Amino acid sequence: MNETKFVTEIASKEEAFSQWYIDVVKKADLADYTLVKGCMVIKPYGYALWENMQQCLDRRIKATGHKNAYFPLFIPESLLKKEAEHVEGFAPEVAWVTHGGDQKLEERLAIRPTSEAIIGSLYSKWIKSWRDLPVLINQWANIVRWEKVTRPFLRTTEFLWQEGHTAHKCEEEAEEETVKMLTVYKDYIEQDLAIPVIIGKKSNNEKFAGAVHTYTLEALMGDGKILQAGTSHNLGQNFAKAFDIRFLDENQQEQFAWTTSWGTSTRLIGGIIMVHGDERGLKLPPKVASVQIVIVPILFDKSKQEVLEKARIYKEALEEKFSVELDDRDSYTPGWKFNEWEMKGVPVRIEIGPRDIAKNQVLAVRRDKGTKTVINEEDLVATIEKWMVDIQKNLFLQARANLEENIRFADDYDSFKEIIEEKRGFIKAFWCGDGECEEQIKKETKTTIRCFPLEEQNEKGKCILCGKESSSIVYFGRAY
RNA sequence: CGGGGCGUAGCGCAGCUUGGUUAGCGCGCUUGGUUCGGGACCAAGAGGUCGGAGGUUCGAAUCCUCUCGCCCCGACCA
Repeated sequence: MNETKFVTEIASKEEAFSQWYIDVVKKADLADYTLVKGCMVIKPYGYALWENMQQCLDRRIKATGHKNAYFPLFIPESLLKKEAEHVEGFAPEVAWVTHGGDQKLEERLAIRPTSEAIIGSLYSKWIKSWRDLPVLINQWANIVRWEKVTRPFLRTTEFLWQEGHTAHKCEEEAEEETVKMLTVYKDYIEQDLAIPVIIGKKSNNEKFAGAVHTYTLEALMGDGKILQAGTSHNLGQNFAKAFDIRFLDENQQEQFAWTTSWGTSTRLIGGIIMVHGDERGLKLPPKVASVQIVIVPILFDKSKQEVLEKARIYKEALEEKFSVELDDRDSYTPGWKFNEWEMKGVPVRIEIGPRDIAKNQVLAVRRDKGTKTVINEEDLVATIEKWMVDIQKNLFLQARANLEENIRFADDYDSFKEIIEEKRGFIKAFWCGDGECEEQIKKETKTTIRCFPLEEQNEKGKCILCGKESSSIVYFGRAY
C-alpha cells in the first residue's frame, strides 16, 4: 500500500521516461535548476558522485602516463578561427565575452567550447624538438556550449569534463594514443560505472570538427536511445598546422606534430541514472557511490540508546572498508528513510532494531535486487564486502544483457524503420559509405550512425537505403 | 526561428468564464507532544508586491494593451 503511494512521487519509468529522469535527478538530490537557462547546480550528493567518478578516471589517466594541467577559460577569437572546420563546427554554440567591466575588448574572447585551440597555441611554444615529445596532458575543466535544448547532465550550457590533449612525433604513435584512451575509457565506463559500451569509429558526418577520425563509446539507455559516452579523436596534423606545432626530428627534418584529444563529461552521470535506475529511483554502482552503506536504526523509546550504540559500533567497523552513513534522524520514520535512500541509489541498506540486537544480527537489503538477508554480526564486514563486488558485477551484467537484447540486424529499410519506431536500441545494417544516404536516413528516421564497430568484418551486403553493394556494417540508433 | 501551453506561498494546484469581504487547498516548513521493522499522527504557527509595466473601473488575481520568463512539439544541435 505504501509502495504504491511512493511511486506516485516520480513518474513511471516505463510510461514517461524523460519525466522519470528529471524526477530522479531532483528527488535524489543530484542537481537543481538555476536562474540561467540550461545551467544547473550540481548539489553535494551529485557532486560527491562526480568526485568519485573523477578519481576513478583520473587514476587511469595518470596510470597511462598523462599529467594534469590547467589552461585558460578564454580563447581569443583569432585563435579559435585558425582551424577552419573546427570553428565552423563550434561557432553556433560559442558564448563570447565582449566587455571587461565597461570597456569594450579589442578582440572578442570565446568561453572555451573545448580547448584544442588554446592548448594547441601553447604546444606551439613548448614543442621544438622530437625530444619534447610526446606531450601527454589532461585537464579537468568547465566548458560552455550554448545549446538550444538542454537537459540536466545530458546537455547543459555549462558542464564539467576532462579533456586530454597529446602531441606525438609520428602518425602511428598518435593513432596508438587515440586507441589507448578509447580502451581506458571503456575500462572506466564498464568496470567503474557498470555501463556496457559499443566502441567504434564515427562516420565523417559525425566526427569531431577538425579531426581526421573520431573513436567513440556508445551506450544504450533505459528507453532505447543511445548516449555518446565519450570520444577520442585522432587530429592528425590538422591542428598542428593550424596552430603551428613544429619540431625538428631525429633526421633534422622539420615536421608538424601529430595530435590527439579525448574527453568524457558529467554527461556520464546521466548515463548512470538512465542505465541502472528503476521505478524506485537511482541505483549507484558501489565503486562510485558516495554512500555505499546506509544504516537505518529502528528506534523505540525503550531500546533507543541501545540500538543507536550498536549502530555506531557497526558503522565504525564498516567504515574501515566502506563509506557509511548512519541515518539517526529523529523526525523521519524508518519507512520514509528506506524510500529516500533507495531513491538515492545507495547499494546496501542495513537495518538494526531491538530484535536484531537480541540475536547479534542485522537485516541487510541490496538495492540492485531488493533482497533482504539476515547477517550475523561476526560475518557482517566480510559478507558486505562480497556483496559490493557482486552488486557491481550484477549491475553490469544486467545492463549488458539489456544491451545485447537490443542490438538488432536490419536487412531492409522497412524493417529498419519498424525497429526504430517500436523497439529502438542499436540497429546493425550495411551502409554504402555515402554521406547522402546517411543524411536521408537521419531526416526520415531521426536515426544516426553511432559508429563503425571496431572488429574486422568480412561480410558483404546491401546498403540499407540505396541497396548498393557494401562491405561495412554500422550501428544506427537514436541519440541523446 | 515556427506552432501550442503555462506563470497565484518552497513544490503541486484551485479561484479568472460572469470584477466585489481578510486570496484558498494539498504537500513541505517551524514549535511542542505522541510515534517509529516499508513514506505515522495530534495541536499550534510561519510563509503571497497573484511574473512585470501600463490602462479600464468606485473597486482588478479576474477585463484590455504591452512586456518578461518557463515548458512541450518542430527546426537546429562536434
